[in-house]
Amino acid sequence: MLKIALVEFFIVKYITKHIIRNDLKRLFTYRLCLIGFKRKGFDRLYSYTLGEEAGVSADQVRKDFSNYKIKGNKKGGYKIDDLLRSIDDVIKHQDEQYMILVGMGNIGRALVQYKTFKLRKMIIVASFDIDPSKQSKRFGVPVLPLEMLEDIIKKFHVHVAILAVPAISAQDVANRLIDLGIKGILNFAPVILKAPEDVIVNNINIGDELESVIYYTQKVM
Amino acid sequence: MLKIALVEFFIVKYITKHIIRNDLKRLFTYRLCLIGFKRKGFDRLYSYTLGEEAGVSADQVRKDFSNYKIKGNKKGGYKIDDLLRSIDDVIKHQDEQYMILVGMGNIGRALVQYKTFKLRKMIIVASFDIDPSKQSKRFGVPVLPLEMLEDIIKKFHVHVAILAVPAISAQDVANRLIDLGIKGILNFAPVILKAPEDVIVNNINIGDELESVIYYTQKVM
DNA sequence: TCATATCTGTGACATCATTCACATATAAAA
DNA sequence: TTTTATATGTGAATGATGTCACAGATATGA
Repeated sequence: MLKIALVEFFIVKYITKHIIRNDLKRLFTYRLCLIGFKRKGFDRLYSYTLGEEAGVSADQVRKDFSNYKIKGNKKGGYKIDDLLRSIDDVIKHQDEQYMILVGMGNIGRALVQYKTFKLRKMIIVASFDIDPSKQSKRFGVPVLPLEMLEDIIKKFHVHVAILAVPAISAQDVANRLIDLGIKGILNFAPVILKAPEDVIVNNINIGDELESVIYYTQKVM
Repeated sequence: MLKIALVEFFIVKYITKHIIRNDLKRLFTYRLCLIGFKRKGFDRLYSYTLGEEAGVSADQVRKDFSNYKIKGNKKGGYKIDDLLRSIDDVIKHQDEQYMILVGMGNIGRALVQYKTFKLRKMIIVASFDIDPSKQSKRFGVPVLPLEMLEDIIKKFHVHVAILAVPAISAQDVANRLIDLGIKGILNFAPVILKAPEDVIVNNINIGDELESVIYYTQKVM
């Protein structure tokens, strides 16, 4: 007798949509490029310069800015500082962002020490792991038991969590985080998390990303 | 006197296109879900079951399969084993994949020990770092100086590299890898790498992904 | 064995994203 | 100051991606 997976067999808590828009992602890319140009000592650039650097067409750059009501100077290009300010405005970039991290495996430990987070003032206020042996160690931030999630989330008014737990426990931990008021999850566990409408989940599946690369290299050869 | 960034100022080596197709990524997602279902003891499922789990519509699932000429059974749904075999066939999934990793910082060290890679038989044959103090240590794989890149790439016929070096040196290292015959790069450095047409670059910008999440949480509230 | 309910497979349609093309503004040069 | 070359800004056209709807196949149950 075959065992058929019917959707009815599961308690479907939530629906998740793929929500991170490409045009928004491009805004972050532009931002990155602009910071690079600024570091090289430039004050201004043109849409085609930025497009070249960001790997998109000049039309795309201008269209994106048009959609987000970001203005440049006719003929004069864009002032980098103005542009950065406009983008920061659109993406509501704030100076300091507090978050928590759950799961101190390989990925988790790397992320709590990740310098780019520090540079961009993304501050992990605490990390969590069920393994008591990890709790004794310190990795720049305290490693706490999951029982303390509520305390920390409430104390620091955290709305964003990074999830780096094994696949098997990811949905359970996510549910717990959502119950405690977390509204955004960056998920590194190789599962598609389910979450309610008002919670954004961004799934990063490193294994899949690598396999995509492998796929294309095989295609070329 | 303003300094304007003109595209002519740079030696534009290559053009990179954003190439990883969404429908292919979904194939990987389906694969992941199917393995999950199988582990739970199921033999068969329907397009809407898989869609629900993968976070897409049933139509989308069927359309994807249709596009890749993957067949199911009218009314009877899909046999999980058949489906997995078909998908593996499309993505040219091979049992063992050899690759190298450059940059043994936080992310690099995490990735050489990343269990999902091991599970999926993605094997990092060697890692590289300019820092001699890291070369003395062992993290499951040998840490070698960059001078040995050519030896290893030739010896193991490696075509895929994971790049986890600082942003500032990412393009230089990438150029070097490409010169040595690397055809696919999974890049964790927060820059948009330029590469020739026949080299696939998959950029994972963890900072941007996190900032996207933050953006949406602020929008909701 | 036959009837039927229901799930697949895929064109037709709709929506979303990107490119094109040109009117408009203006920085820079004369 | 005037001219001109050139970059922006944005509707319109094109192309890609996802949804709908239904014909056709068949597993299931009577």
